[in-house]
Amino acid sequence: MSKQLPLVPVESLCCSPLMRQPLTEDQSVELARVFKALADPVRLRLLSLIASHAGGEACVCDLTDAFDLTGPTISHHLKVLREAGIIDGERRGTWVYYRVLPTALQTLSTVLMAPDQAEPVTA
Amino acid sequence: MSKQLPLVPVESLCCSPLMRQPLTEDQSVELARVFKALADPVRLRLLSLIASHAGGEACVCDLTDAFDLTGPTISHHLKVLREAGIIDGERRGTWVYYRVLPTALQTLSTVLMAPDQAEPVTA
DNA sequence: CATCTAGGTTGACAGACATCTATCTAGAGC
DNA sequence: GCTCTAGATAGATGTCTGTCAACCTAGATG
Repeated sequence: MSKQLPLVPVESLCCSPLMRQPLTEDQSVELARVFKALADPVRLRLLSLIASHAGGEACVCDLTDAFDLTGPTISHHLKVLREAGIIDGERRGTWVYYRVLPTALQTLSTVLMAPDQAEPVTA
Repeated sequence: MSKQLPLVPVESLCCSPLMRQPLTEDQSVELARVFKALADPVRLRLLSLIASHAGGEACVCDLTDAFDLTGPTISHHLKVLREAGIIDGERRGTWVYYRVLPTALQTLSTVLMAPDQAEPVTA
């Protein structure tokens, strides 16, 4: 599994959070991609269920009952999160377990910080 | 001006960032609303132009030239950001100046932090 | 092998959304 | 008042997206 697009490069944004310097077109497209993955209530709830689950991961079978949606819809949402680099999945026999990949969320958290909060990363 | 929807309530999320505890349906809808406002490259670039502009605010006339889009499209995007509580506008004569309202972005930044980074707010 | 469960993919469809044209509103200057 | 510029709104249109039904794939079991 683990078929996902490249993660948001932290290095290209570390010293220029969006509040300090205008984003380039490429940066904005890349950031918007991840924000878009988070811009749905179901996906946010899936993400929070996965992240807060015991052991830091959750089987799809643990997730589906919390929603009044069909399996294909849950699968679709998980795929969106996966391709945005936010979660990763691992098959264990019949079951598939998902966990959160912290990098993309961390990047977003950093770019959203006020300029005096964001810590410049010294190379 | 200043016609916007209620801001994201920080208090309801401060001690339960999305990675610590499953979001409620209401919380997820509210968060998704703000993420959706940020889920567009043009809006992200507008936001970063405003935030990084001298004096922490920018006139619409300072923004439009950076895009190959018509005025109504820029107005529409600014309206989306405004209604999400991310920016606020002020008319000064013929001109309209926009600035960033930090609260919504700060909330997003906090909920996206890893559990050990998020500082619990003591009431 | 056949059968089962878990989970993913495909395609249709209704609703949401970015964009533009046309128009309107707000303010300034004469 | 009229005219101008700046910026917002309304409506049409093409594109995108959440959802489901139908179907497929991955593994386990007998």
